[in-house]
Amino acid sequence: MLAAREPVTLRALVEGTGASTMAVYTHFGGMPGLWSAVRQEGFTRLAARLAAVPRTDDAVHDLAALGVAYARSALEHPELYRAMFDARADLADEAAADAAFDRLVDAAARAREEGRLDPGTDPRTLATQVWAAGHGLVSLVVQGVLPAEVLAPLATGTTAALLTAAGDDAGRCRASVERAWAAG
Amino acid sequence: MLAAREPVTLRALVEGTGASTMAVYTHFGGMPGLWSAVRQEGFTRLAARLAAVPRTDDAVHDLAALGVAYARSALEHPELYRAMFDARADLADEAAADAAFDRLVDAAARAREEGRLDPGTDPRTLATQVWAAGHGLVSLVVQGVLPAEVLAPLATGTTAALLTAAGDDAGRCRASVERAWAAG
DNA sequence: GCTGAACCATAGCGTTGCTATGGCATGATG
DNA sequence: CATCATGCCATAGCAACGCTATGGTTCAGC
Repeated sequence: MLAAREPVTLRALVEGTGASTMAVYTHFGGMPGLWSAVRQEGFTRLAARLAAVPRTDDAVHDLAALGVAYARSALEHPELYRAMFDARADLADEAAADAAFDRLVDAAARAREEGRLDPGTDPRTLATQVWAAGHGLVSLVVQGVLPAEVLAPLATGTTAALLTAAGDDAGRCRASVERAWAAG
Repeated sequence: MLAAREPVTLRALVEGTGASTMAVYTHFGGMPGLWSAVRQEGFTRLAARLAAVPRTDDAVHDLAALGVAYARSALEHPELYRAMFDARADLADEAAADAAFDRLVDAAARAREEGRLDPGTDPRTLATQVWAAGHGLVSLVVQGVLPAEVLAPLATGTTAALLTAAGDDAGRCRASVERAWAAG
């Protein structure tokens, strides 16, 4: 189900780089600091990736496109994604993670303003639901529990279901979401 | 965001038990074998917990009740849940995990047979979507990213959205799902 | 040219998972 | 009853781990 990986050791990392183990301590503050830096880099890249998703006049499509970018980013660097959600180190600065999440909230808010969603819809709640569902799917795929082929259809269906439940028209919603996955 | 935990060491485990480190090797085959046994135990308990959820004449309610049992099981033993989806060890026997998942598939299939869902609905696909979304929510809660209070409302909404998208009546679906969460 | 700070290579400490070895039970066999 | 074989565990020790102490090197500023 899950494959065991050889551990990342400090000595193995510096081997061949010409540097000694001490450099890791002066620059990152030991192994926990290195893990924090890796996680930070992961969230920074993710935020940059989501920030590059253009805003169109179809906010539902944009919300799905953010999900596509999220999934692509995770599948291109599975180890980085695993490290981002590994609890071996703290995350010093949550600004990058918050920035990434705010993109989702913004898309949900715009979808509501466009009249696609019920006026009573809370953008943060909807964004959290989309994120959690996408995170679950991506995690299972990255861990090898689910095959990668099922990600797109399952994510499409779940995203469309959540947005339709939030008030969007079923057919129009599905079209927007599928267009995002086809473009990504 | 995520809290660093002190590592589980072999010597610390046997300390105070009167046993030596050697017993771990004769019984479990070292540290990887111990992790595998822990994961196995986790999935076995989860399967037993889901098997104890009674089948009623409302399969949609049963599907949601399985999700409630899943979440309760994870939140009562967060470390065990983390270990179950930690990739540090292989899972020798997937029978328990499959049995747990089959309960979800069974509930989805019964909901379709009851006429609650579209005839074209694939029970496995729906079960996978529900599982992945629930796993994402539970994982984020267990890791401390999301507060525990939001689990029930978010899970309720996501489950109802998926089942409604699969063809169930929105109001009736929501009532069944909320009843499951209220009972759990 | 001198000084001070920043940086890193080396050596070593305590701890980790793991293995080799020997002692101690228990049970079958003659 | 004596003997041997087998399974199990405590002890000791090994290689490797993360980490720290220390001393050497480099380079800017006066």
